[in-house]
Amino acid sequence: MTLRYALLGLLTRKSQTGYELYQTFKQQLIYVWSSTHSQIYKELNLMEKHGLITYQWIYQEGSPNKKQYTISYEGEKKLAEWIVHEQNRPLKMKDQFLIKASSFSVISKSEAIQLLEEVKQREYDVYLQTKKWKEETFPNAPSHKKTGEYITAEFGIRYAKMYVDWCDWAMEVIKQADE
Amino acid sequence: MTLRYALLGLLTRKSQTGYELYQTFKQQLIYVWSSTHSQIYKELNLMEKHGLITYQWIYQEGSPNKKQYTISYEGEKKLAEWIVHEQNRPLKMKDQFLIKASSFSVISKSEAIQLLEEVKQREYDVYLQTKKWKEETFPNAPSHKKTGEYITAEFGIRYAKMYVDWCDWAMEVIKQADE
DNA sequence: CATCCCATGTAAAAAGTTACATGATTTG
DNA sequence: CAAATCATGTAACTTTTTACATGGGATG
Repeated sequence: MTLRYALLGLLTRKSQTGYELYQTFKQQLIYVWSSTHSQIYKELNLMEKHGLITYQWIYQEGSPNKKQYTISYEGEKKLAEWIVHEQNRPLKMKDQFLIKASSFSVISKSEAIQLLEEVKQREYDVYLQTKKWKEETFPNAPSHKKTGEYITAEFGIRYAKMYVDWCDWAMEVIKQADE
Repeated sequence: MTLRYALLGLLTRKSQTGYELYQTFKQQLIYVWSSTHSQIYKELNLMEKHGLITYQWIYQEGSPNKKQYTISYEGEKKLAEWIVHEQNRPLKMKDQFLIKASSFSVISKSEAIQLLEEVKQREYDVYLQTKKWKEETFPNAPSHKKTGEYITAEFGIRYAKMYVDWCDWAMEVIKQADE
C-alpha cells in the first residue's frame, strides 16, 4: 500500500503521467522508494478506480498519447490521514553490494578494492547529479508547500555522500589489514 | 538469489542456526538486507538440498532443538564466484517514513516535526546500539578475515548517524519555513 | 497472568520483477 | 543503423509478507 501513497504524494506536487512518476522514482527517489513502470501503471489504474485520482488523455503528434493524472479531493484527504495515522514501519534495504562487502574475507584484497572503486564511482555520480538538481531547483530554502521535496532531495545527497566517504574509508581499512 | 549468498556469507563466519541468522539480519544488517524468518528457513532447506550447506540437529533440554548449519566447500566456492562475477545491481530502498516526509506539505508543521522526532529517536537508538556492538567486537581494526563484518558494521553506524543529523536539519528547515 | 524468547516450519496472499508487446522520433 | 527516449500496458514468474501452528521457560 505504501506505493499508493508515494504516488499520491508525488501527484500533490503537480498533475503528471505514469511515465513521469516512474522517472521521479528512478532519479530523485532511489534512496527513498524503488518501483518499476509495470507496477506503477497497474497501481495508477487501481487508484483511478478507487476515486483517489482522475486522468485525462493528452493527445500528441509524433509521440505516443499520454494519461495525465490529477489527485482528487478524496485522494488528498486519504494521503494526509495516512501520513499522520499509519503506523511507522522500519525501513527495508536491499543492497546487493553490501552483501558482497560483508563477505570480503572470501575474496582477495585487490578484488575487494576493485569492487569498492566501482561502487564508489556509481554513488559519486548520484551525489553530483542530485546535488546539481537540488541547487538548481531550490536556490533558497523553500516554503512549507515544497518542504517535502526539498528535504528528501537533501536526504539523497547526504546518503550518497556518506556512501562515497565510507567506500574511501573501507578501501583504507582493507589496504592496511593483515592477511 | 541474493538472500542465498547473504546466508552463505554469514555462515563463513561461523556455523549457526536459522534463528541466529535471522537475529543477525534484524540487528546487524538492517541497512544492508532485510528478511523474515519464514523466508530464511525456506531458503536454508533449499540450500541444504543443493549441497551448499550441511546441518546437524542439536538436542536441547528445556529449549526447542535446533539445526546448526555449516557451509560446504561447494558453498564457499559458489559464494566467492558470485561476489566477483555477479553483476552489481543498484540498491533498493523501501523507507516508508521518507515517503511520508516527501509529502509533508499536506500536513501541518507541528505534525511533521513530531514524526521526525519519533524517527530520530528510532535511528539514534540503532546508532548507539551498533556503535557499542562494534566497539566491543572490534577494539582494533581486524585482519582481512574479519573485514567484511567490520566494514558493514561501520556502514550501519554511519547510516544511522547520517539519518539522525538529517532529522535535526529537517526539523530546523520546517520550523523556519514560511507557511 | 500476559507477553516475550527460543526454535522451526507451512500456507496463503500481496508485492515486486522480468519479459513481451507496440511504434514513432531522436541521438550517437 | 543500432540504441535510447517517450508512453502505456499485460502476463508469467519470483520474492516477500503475514498469519497460522506448536510449546516450554523466563520475565514483568
